[in-house]
Amino acid sequence: MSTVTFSPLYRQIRERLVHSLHEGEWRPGELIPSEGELAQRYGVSQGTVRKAIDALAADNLLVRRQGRGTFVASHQEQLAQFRFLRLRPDEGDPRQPASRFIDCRRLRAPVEIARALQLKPGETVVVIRRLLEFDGAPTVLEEIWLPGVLFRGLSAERLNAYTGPLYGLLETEFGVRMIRASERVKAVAAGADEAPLLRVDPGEPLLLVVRISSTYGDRPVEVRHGWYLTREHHYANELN
Amino acid sequence: MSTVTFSPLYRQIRERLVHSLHEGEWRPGELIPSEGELAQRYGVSQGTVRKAIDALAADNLLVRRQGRGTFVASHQEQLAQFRFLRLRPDEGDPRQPASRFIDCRRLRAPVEIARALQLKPGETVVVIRRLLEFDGAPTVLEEIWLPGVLFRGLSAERLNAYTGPLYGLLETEFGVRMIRASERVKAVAAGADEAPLLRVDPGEPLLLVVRISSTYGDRPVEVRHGWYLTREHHYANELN
DNA sequence: TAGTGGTCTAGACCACATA
DNA sequence: ATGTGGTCTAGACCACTAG
Repeated sequence: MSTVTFSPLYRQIRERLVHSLHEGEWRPGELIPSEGELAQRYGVSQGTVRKAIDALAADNLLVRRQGRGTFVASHQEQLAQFRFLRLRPDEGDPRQPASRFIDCRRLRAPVEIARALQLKPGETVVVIRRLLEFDGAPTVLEEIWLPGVLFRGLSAERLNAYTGPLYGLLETEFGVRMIRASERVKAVAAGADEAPLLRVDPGEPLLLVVRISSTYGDRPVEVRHGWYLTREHHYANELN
Repeated sequence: MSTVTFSPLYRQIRERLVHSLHEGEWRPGELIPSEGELAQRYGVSQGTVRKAIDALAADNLLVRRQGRGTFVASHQEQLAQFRFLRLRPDEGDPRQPASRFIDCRRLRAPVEIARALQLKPGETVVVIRRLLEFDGAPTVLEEIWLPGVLFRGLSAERLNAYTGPLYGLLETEFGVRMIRASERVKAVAAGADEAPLLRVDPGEPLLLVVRISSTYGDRPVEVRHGWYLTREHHYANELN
């Protein structure tokens, strides 16, 4: 008759760990307690804690390092720099792009943005526009929409003062950590806005990448529109 | 001094299982022996077999079904139909595309194709061209390159006689199973070849998707060029 | 040398599917 | 009722890191 929702112990432990991460008990880059300690704390065996941590490591919430311990994943790490940016050069090794901020404004959310961010219509959002350049060549134009409430002090000065990945800044300065994203990719013709910034003629084919990023609990906290120039780059994807 | 390459037991078991899959001891869709039987056969504990199977299930080589057993993954399943085709409608639920074959020829591999398929220059390849249509609207044009040696009897008649996914045919009729692929996506303008087939004007922005698929042992066995019309569809991707 | 995660085992019991 | 995978435990030992 009724559907019993059976939840194994290790999943409950996983949820409690996610909760602690969400609360900030252990912050990005920090060491979490050893498996043995956590087992005691939750009153389960080490193997059960292990399985919970395995799941979180597979989801890139935690990082295991043999002999050292288990750490909270961070966008400041060099490793995960290219986890979200899938653009790669057609030839040669991936390079770190330079980020040039164009502007940063606060305004009332347009309807589609409000819907994607689960905000009430008219709530304040921050819009950042920036260019990513590879070897001085502008290659990606991005328009980044964030809920105003979560990023109060965010400004152009703040962005320019900061070196390193944007998600690192959002994580360190505002305590919002992106853990998942879904992207929709389309081919479009460069419009009057994009063309000059990317130094191409209007009509040039571009990838339009719409990303929605979420933090703990699948709460969407970023909408990003990216126009990718793919003359010498491509969007890389692995299918497993 | 010397770097010892330590390989845990469960990984060795995994390799032996992959070997059996490769050999065809268990074929796609079939049930493999129970964990207990395999443990006996390899002289290890059930837990070790379990960990090996877990890894293969994570890689989509095997499929676990509680209470029933563990099965060899197959491209004939309805489940994995959209595992490789990432195109989704902007609105509404994904639909099964209709496949219309344009032609199927055998010729000597062009250099880039030969390199990608690790063939000697001049070896025979099969080229299939087809259109995928959603609700009668041509949306994807594909050019599929396969090593001639592996697909001897493949012909236009054979393709037209078959209903179901192409990878299902290749798996069932030729014993070649695709297990992994990497894709490179670019934005391009429709050319004189593509435009009429997709019923768009030359210059229309299209996604160009270049896929290289591999079978067991990371042996590349397919190069596929796809031109995706993304006016009402998008290429979907999840970032974790 | 001590502490951490990584591997492996053996056994008990649970959830699920099928006959 | 039986057999399968799924969970959980307890304990031993190995590999890696750092002081």
